[in-house]
Amino acid sequence: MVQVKKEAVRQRIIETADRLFHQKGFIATTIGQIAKDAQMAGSAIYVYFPSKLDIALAIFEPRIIAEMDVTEKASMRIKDKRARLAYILKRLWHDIPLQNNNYFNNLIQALVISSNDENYKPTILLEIKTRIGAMIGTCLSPERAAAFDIDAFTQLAVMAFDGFVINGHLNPAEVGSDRIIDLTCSMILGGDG
Amino acid sequence: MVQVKKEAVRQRIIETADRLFHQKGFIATTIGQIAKDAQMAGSAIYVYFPSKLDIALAIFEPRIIAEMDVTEKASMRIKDKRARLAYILKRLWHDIPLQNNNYFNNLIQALVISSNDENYKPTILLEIKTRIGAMIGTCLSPERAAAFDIDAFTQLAVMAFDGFVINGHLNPAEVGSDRIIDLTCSMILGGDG
DNA sequence: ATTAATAGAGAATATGATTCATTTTATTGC
DNA sequence: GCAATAAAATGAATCATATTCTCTATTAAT
Repeated sequence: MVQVKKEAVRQRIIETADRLFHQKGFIATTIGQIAKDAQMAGSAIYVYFPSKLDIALAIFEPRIIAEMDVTEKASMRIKDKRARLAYILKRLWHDIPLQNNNYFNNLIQALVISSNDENYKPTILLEIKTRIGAMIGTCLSPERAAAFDIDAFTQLAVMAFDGFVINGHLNPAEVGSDRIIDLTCSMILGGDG
Repeated sequence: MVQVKKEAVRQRIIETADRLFHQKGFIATTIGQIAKDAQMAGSAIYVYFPSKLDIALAIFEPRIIAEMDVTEKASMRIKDKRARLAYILKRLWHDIPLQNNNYFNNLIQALVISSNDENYKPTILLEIKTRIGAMIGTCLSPERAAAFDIDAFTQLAVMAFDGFVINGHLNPAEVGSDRIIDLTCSMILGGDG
């Protein structure tokens, strides 16, 4: 005996916010604008999402998981291990950070701004780390894998990912450059750098 | 024949803002609070600084340079090259990011928030990169230095620095852990990882 | 002492996220 | 079909806050 939330409305909010975040960034996008473009009152947004941050998370979390899926699938088709490793690192340090007008910077914006008051613990980075670690593992020979601290390297790789995402708009040429990828592959695989 | 800005007032603003940023973070600190604690009107702050971001920059830029100075001086006293490299990386990836309650996260907050509209090009990261690169260079043998792409690695190291600063409050135990430092030293110096 | 430029104050202004009171709508039991 | 009702949706507040505006007080040079 009640009215019910409509998935279509939720989708409209998400799609509109996504487009606006993409165009102007998370901070510059206002709830009012999202509402206007989605043809509803600003207050109605709050029926579907408790805060602007939550809209961003609803958009970016699945998207980053999808990027991991793509990366994983494509990497598995590359037989040469060094080439595979290079591909994975290029995805993480170059393609994804520069993708779509520095898209994921919006997620960082959202997290940094909200990190003050909110008690949100991002599970995203953990998820990324786990998956990247597994992918890198497939690129090492068993002997190398035994000697190499994959976890530690992965932690470093994910931190660098954050850095590249943040700096994506400043210095695109240096974001995950081929020199960095080459160097890192050599370091990981133990060939001389 | 005019009244003149007082350096003492400027200092009071900076010191007050610094304390508040330290306690509550850049975002949570308001101009009103800074003004109140510094015993002046909020509008008077704008006689000395054009924006809140500029206050943050006035505080953090010299401070991060000072950290570089300290790191450089101390590292030069370490004769063993691997130990020196480990020290430098630990400073960059652990000590500085975790320092003073994740102090430099305020700078990242300020930059991320302002990066939208402002046209400020952070020269800080460039400066850090240059200096860290030089320091790392002193840790390599001439042969290694010739074969190793120090610039590329330094770029990566600074990106990871950003990541560690951002994530400093989430997972302090993993910020620049000894495992990461050890691993990286081995990778750079060419010992097996 | 006078003057003129500027520091500094307090009151606006502007903007934007979030909340509140009210109305509308969709669902369910009759 | 029709009432009852709970929740969606609305538009008008509210609450912060950075920044600007207008006016007054100060102060350094003449």
